[in-house]
Amino acid sequence: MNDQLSTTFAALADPTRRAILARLATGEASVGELAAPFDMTMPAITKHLNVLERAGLIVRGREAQWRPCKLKADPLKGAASWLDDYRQHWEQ
Amino acid sequence: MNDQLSTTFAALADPTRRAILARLATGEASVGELAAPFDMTMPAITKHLNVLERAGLIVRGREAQWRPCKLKADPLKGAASWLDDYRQHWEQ
DNA sequence: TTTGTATTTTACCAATCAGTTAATTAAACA
DNA sequence: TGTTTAATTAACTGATTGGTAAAATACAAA
Repeated sequence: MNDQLSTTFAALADPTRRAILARLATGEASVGELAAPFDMTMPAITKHLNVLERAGLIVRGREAQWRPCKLKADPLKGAASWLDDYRQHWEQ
Repeated sequence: MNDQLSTTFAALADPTRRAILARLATGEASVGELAAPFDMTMPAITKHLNVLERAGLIVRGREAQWRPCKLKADPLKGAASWLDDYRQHWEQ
């Protein structure tokens, strides 16, 4: 499992990571802001962000002691287009 | 990770399983036929089929000593619609 | 220069994953 | 009845995952 599509789908296969992406769709956020809604320690969030970063779904900047995260939706394009090949099958 | 969307994405996060789905998109196939293209033992394929079945992406029948597999694309609908919410983001 | 705030790194853990070989089940056939 | 073919189950392995607590790093501010 080292191909782009597998990495993308694997990154999306976790509700915490999908929630993080949903939050980032509304704009940049710091790690602390991203962590706030979850009953989870900061290191756990950092790990999720690492997964998203490796999948190319976010980029991390630096601003003083904050590391603002930004959505990079490009890899989702490949996932959506793979799924699209099956559209006829779920539309009967 | 017990929600439908996570289970669906996790099932898709493996190239062997995606290839199996692609093959099934062309019609039913037995486990042996599905296994043929891969350098992998039958039990490994059975396990992949179990993952796909638990995700609701295939159904298994019975015909003599064969267990024909059939694509059930419905869960892909949810995945596609989740991704659709991000379309604007990858289209700049 | 100390203190506080934000985040990551390290080291650990239990659970799951993707694969194997060997044994088992199920049905067809001679 | 056996024997063959198709597939699954069982038991095992090494790697990865998702979480933790505690220590380390990086910068700001007093």
